[in-house]
Amino acid sequence: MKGMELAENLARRPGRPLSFDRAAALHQAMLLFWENGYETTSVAELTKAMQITAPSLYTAFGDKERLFLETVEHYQTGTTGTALGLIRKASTGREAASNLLLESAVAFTGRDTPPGCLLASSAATGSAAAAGVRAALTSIRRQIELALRRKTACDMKAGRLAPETDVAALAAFTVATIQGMSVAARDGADRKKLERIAYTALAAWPG
Amino acid sequence: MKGMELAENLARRPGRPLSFDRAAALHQAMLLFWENGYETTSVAELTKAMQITAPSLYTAFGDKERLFLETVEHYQTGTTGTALGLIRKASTGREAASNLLLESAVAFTGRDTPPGCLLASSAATGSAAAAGVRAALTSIRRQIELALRRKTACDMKAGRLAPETDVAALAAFTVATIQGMSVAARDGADRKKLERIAYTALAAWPG
DNA sequence: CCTCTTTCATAGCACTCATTACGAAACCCA
DNA sequence: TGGGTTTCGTAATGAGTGCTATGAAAGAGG
Repeated sequence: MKGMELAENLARRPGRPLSFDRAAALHQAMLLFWENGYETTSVAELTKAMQITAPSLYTAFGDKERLFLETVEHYQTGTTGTALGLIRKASTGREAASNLLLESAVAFTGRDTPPGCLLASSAATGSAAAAGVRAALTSIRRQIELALRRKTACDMKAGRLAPETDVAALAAFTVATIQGMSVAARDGADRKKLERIAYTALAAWPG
Repeated sequence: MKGMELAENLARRPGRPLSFDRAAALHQAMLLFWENGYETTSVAELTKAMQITAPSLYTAFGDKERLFLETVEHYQTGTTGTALGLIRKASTGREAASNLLLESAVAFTGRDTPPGCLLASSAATGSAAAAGVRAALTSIRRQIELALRRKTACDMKAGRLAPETDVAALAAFTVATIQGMSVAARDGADRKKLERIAYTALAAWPG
């Protein structure tokens, strides 16, 4: 929600209004970061894809880092719904994992988007200058893992899961497999292959 | 083996010999690529870590791309032994997967190396200029997956595995989980956590 | 209309990028 | 001790990096 502050402040204020569709430009930026990664996407490439000039980018989005972080938010509120939402909606940890895995298989092989997961691939490594961006992505991954672990821990407390079950490992394993599915997608795996990976992973879940 | 050609040609030829330890410099380059990624590691950083000047780097290793590809070879012939070797040594697909998963947990949390897997993280995304490097890494991942699939297919032919088993999915799943373990390691997971992920993944294997 | 505020496009900032001339220095072989 | 060959350190190349100063233009309110 933080990135929206800039967008809100930009709307309805005196002076010349933005001459371009801010949301559309943000979407184009997301696609480019998704495809090429954070540090390895230049501002010149961004302005070309967004069809705006560099000063416009800076007045509308702050700088490259803030633009990226806002694309991450845009990504998380995308069509498939947020990962946390999928977990919340599920009634059991296993169902949450199933939703996450199968939705990932779909999202990572979208027709109108690059392959894989923006959160997984756009800043896997990088220079010290991009440490903040990497930390932000790590934080998101941790949130998802934590939510899944809590959901699964509820199952154990409710007696739906054997007490010796390693719920933390199940959550970490599921998130890890999803990250790996992103790599597979970037390596050319199609939706069917990702779904078979997802179903295989689900076999590790008790119940 | 291809990168060795340059190294072989460099040895025992007329003129002034190299004044530095080529293998040691290569190792330092590997550590830096491992930590920061291919495109996001500059030649200046490389020369500093390798303790050589830029012209020395270029005469000894060709250019940045060939240096990286040679570090990848060096990585694959590292202390843990190659992934393909682990698969070959195993007597069943499940044992191969177990070896891969558990060795990865160790290798991704080494004391003297950056976290995660060089093959997984150093070029997850990037500009078009680095497409060749990404393709090389993709090829390696495919080789490992293929070897694991073949090993597992043998189990099925030998009757050790139910005929309806999806061996391709098992192999793809296992490689994907390993890639995800690399992400987890970079997110700060310790060896114990990776091992618990590995054991959980193993539960998806029949037998 | 005028004023105020903001965005616009042009152009350029200082800096870093990968890569390489250049001449001096070091080694092998004769 | 020479010639031949190569690497050495210094310094620089052109291109690209993220980012911004500048003045003109566009809107809103009076």
